[in-house]
Amino acid sequence: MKETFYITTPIYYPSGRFHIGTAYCTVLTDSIKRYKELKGYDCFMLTGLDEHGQKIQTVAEKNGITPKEHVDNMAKQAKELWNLMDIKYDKFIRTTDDYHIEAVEKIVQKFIDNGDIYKGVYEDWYCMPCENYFTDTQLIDGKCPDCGREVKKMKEESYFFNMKKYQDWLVKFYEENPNFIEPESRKNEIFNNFINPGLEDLCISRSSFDWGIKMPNDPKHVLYVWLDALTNYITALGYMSDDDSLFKKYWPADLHVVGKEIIRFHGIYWPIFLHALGLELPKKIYAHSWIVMKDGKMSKSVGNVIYPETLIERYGLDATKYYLLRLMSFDKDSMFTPEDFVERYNSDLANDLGNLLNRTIGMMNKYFDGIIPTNITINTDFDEQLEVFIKEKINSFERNMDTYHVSNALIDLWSIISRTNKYIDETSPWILVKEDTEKLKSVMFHLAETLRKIAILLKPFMYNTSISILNQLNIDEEGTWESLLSSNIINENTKVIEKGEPLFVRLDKDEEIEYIKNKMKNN
RNA sequence: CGCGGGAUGGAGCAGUCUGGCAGCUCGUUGGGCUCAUAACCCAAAGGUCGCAGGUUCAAAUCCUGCUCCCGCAACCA
Repeated sequence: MKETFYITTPIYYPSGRFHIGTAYCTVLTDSIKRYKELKGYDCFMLTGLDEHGQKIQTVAEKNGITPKEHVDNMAKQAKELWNLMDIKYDKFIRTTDDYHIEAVEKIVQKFIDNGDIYKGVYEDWYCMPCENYFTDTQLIDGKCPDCGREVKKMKEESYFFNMKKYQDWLVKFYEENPNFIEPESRKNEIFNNFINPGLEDLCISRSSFDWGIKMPNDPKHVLYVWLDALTNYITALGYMSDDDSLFKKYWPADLHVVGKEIIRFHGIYWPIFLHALGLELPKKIYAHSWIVMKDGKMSKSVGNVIYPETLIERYGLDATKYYLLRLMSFDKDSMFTPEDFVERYNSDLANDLGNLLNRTIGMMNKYFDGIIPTNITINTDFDEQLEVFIKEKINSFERNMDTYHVSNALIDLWSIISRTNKYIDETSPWILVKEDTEKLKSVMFHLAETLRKIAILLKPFMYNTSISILNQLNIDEEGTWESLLSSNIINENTKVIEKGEPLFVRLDKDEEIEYIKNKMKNN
């Protein structure tokens, strides 16, 4: 039986249009899943929406529709976007789904039965226009940190989850699992700010709005965000339902990919909820950082927001995905600029990768009527060095992917592409054609073979490009990790396409930078 | 003294955990090649690795202090 790999995105909060950061998070998750599939795992990827809460209710009212109508629209938008981006999710959960609501009610009941939940009073500074509570420390000069207006001390009867009870257990858990959260800095952050000073109990209900799951036996309260949202990772698999076969098969999750802004909830409340339910904990939580702009955070008023559709429509899905995955560092915010996007497109995709395929196809046709030589009689030093280099880089690629350093893995992959371009220059096939046909055969075989490997390595990130490379070479390839390590996959008399089709057409730099900038301003 | 992070050639980054010649991409300059998408390959210029001290045979990396920038600060995801 295959080993399983369960990976999740956060459930996104659909209060507005999905931006490039959301797209990045989903693409990252999807790529890791596809990599694991390549390695032969039985994978399950979950994504979805967190559809309850006051903000949804407010936005819906503003648009003159019901909250349900609003989230239906947003769910449709999300699915369209993931479809456009060819995201291979296995399940799309909505927290308004019946099975989720039922399971959450049971979970809450279980907590109540366990004595984990009690009724208390939530009191803090409240900003009326923002409809939001703030703590003392959040206030700026005693005013609302969001809008700068006056805040009032407000009280609300609420239910609380007894986090304090689990403090010691949580600390011990982290001692035993120091790599539970990555990057480490994020763990330090929640320890220093929340765990070490002592956990406070979590307010889990509100009575000031009603768009949410009702508290059992006290329906004027609705569950507030986290208990509803975090549990999606298990309710999606059928936990607490009649059919929990998926849950039995895939839980515990191997990886929760989340944004750094919600690591606190995944690093503290989620483990405690699971522990309180007597369930196993996920293996790892990876908190990715943010895409930022030259002038700081993305913001509509500054006019620096970029949406994934803008890039995909004009430059294609694979280019967009490559850019995002290559751009983002493992643990730091990374900066999006139109200049960087266009330069990377031209140099990495058009010049290095696209041109490598194109020149190979060209030579194959010119020198061997398009037939990839397979009866190789010699292996030169150049051939040998290339092989060794590629083997090393594949190892490094694997190490990076296994630790979810996707950007670094792409750097490894591109170093193979560069090295192969260099290999063409050092072997000079245009001279060999006049002097040494046997060596030429070896070179052309190595080029086809290397491109085959490149195509397999690209598959998790740039599926269409991967397929296009194999199609143009006319190589029949199932694209598994095993075939990557083999070197006798190419059949005799394989004939490549007669006229290569550019994978990526070079962009006019100034024109495209201008185009992207305009799109950003006019969003 | 709230917390975490960052500061590395013109730009963007890796390297810091585990000390050992400062590396990558882009850009610039010069050269090569002609299979290819005016692409590719080679070479050069360019950095006292934020500042000041300390440990060490040896510090971008470890320790101390400081400066500037970013983010977080428990109920807005």
